[in-house]
Formats: sequence, C-alpha cells, structure tokens
Amino acid sequence: MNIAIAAERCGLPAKTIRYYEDIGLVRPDRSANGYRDFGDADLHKLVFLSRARSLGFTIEDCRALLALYEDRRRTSADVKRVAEEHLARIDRKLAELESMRQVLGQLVERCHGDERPECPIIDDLAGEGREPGTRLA
Amino acid sequence: MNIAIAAERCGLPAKTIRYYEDIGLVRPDRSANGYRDFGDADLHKLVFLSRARSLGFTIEDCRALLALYEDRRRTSADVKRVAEEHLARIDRKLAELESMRQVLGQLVERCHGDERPECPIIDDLAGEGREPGTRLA
DNA sequence: CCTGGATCTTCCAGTGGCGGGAAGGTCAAG
DNA sequence: CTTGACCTTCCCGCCACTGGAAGATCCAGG
Repeated sequence: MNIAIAAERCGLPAKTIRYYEDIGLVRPDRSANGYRDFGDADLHKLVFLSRARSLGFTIEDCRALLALYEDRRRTSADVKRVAEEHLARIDRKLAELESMRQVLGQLVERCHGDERPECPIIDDLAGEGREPGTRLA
Repeated sequence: MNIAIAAERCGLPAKTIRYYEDIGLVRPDRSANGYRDFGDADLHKLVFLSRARSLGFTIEDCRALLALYEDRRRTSADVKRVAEEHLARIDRKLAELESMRQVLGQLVERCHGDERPECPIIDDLAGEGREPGTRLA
C-alpha cells in the first residue's frame, strides 16, 4: 500500500512515516516505480509507533519497545522497565508543571488586571521580595 | 561586570546570556577589550528573564513581559493576559501528561514484570482490543 | 495522445532554547 | 614570559518533526 493509505490507517502524517524510515524504525518495500510499499507488518509497526508516541515515549524508547515487540523471547520485565522509566519522567515533568501552575496561578489571582501599572506578576518576575524569603514558591 | 559574574548573579549560564543578546533580549555595553560589560539594569533584566523562563514562559513571552516591565505606562491587564495565556498552555500540557500518566500507570500495574513474554503494555501498544472499544483510555 | 491534478520521490531548511567545542584574543599571577 | 583562566565569535548538534521546492509518476477525462 502507498504511503498516503498507510498514513491514514496508522494516524501518522506521511512526512513522519518517511522520517521514521530515515531513522530506521520501519523498512517498507519499494515498488518498481520507487514508491514505498507498506505491508501489513509495516502497518502494525506504524500503529505501534503511533500509540507509543502518543503515550509520550521518546523515539529511542520506541526503538527499544519495537525491538521487544518483535522479539518473541522478550520478558515482560524488560518492557516494564522501559515503561517505568518513562513513567518516572512523566512524574518529574508533572511535578515541574504543577509547581509552575501553582506559582503562576497565585500571581494571576493577585493581579487586578486593570488599567493601572501596578502588577504582582511583574513584581515577582523582577525579584521583588526574593532576598527576604517572602517568595511565593 | 563580566559575563561570568553576571551569570553567577542571575543564575543563567553564560552561553544562555550570549544567546539572549543574540536574539535581542539584553544589550550589554562592551568594554574596550570587546568583553561584554553588564550594568545593574542588565542584571535586573537577566534576573527577570531567569525567573520568567523558570515559570515556563516562552522566549517570546519573555520579550513581551520584558517590554511591559520596562514600560511605565503598561497596564496590569496586559501582563495578566500574557500570564493567563501561559497558564492555559500549562493546563493543557498538564491534562495531556495526566492522561498519559493514567494510561501508562494502569498498563505498568497490570504488567507482571517477570521473565515471561506476555505483556499488557506491548499488547496495548500493538493495538490489541482497539476496535471493540475496550481500550484503557 | 495530451493534459492536468493528485500523489509520490528526494533534499534542504527551520522550529525552540539552548549546549558543546574549536580557534583565537585578553588578562592577571607567578 | 609563560601559564591558565577568562573572554570572543562561529558553527554544529539536539529532538521530533514540519514546510516547501523541484522533479518523477500515476490516473482520469477529453
């Protein structure tokens, strides 16, 4: 099947699929005219990649997971380890974002948002009250 | 003051400060020897930038915020709008990460993590049960 | 048979926000 | 006078694509 059909079926843009071939994640056949020709196995891989990426796995994670996917002698422990590392990355990122959200949320709440120049957001960014330790977070 | 001192005082790497000058966020003087010479106002800007970046504002947000910081006729409404847009971005990102966390967390829980090949994580990525709508999320 | 539009190919450049490292100038101490 | 710590500019690399140019190919209509 041509790339447009494969793209439609796996939910990835054709550009992304070509990129995945470039970096060696898929190796579709080529038709006589030079067009990529995706078989069912290729499509399965693309669906796998699409799903893994949507869960936030990096490309290198995907490469490892794809190898495990295709290895009948894999152990679920190997898979779980990759997933747990990613889960830890997600948790770190969540904590970082939640901290930002908390600080910024409080600043926004305290800002009147009127036509006057006084603004606790600007004051915070400028470092007002940083030394005394009266900082919000 | 030289760049290393400025870097130490604002908490940004010297490389980052040079980059900020490249893109026009700061304009330190130059000494006779060609070295950058940061004054107090420059340092204040760098501290401002450091804090804004740590709250996740994009460089373009920082440019806008810095302009507001320096504009005595700004309104707090202008500042608040920038902050609220960023807050919305944070919330979208949080929702996305929380969704990933939820799905991946359940998959990891269900995975035995032993020496056998059966693995609900791989099965999910491979699309097992996608059509029937028995998907986790 | 020709034309035109859709699809395919490769290749190059850009995104954001820096970081690494090369090649070379400058400065202060011993 | 040399050493080593600074400083400068410059260019490449990161991640995971995305956009666009230039050109080949395919297919349907006239």
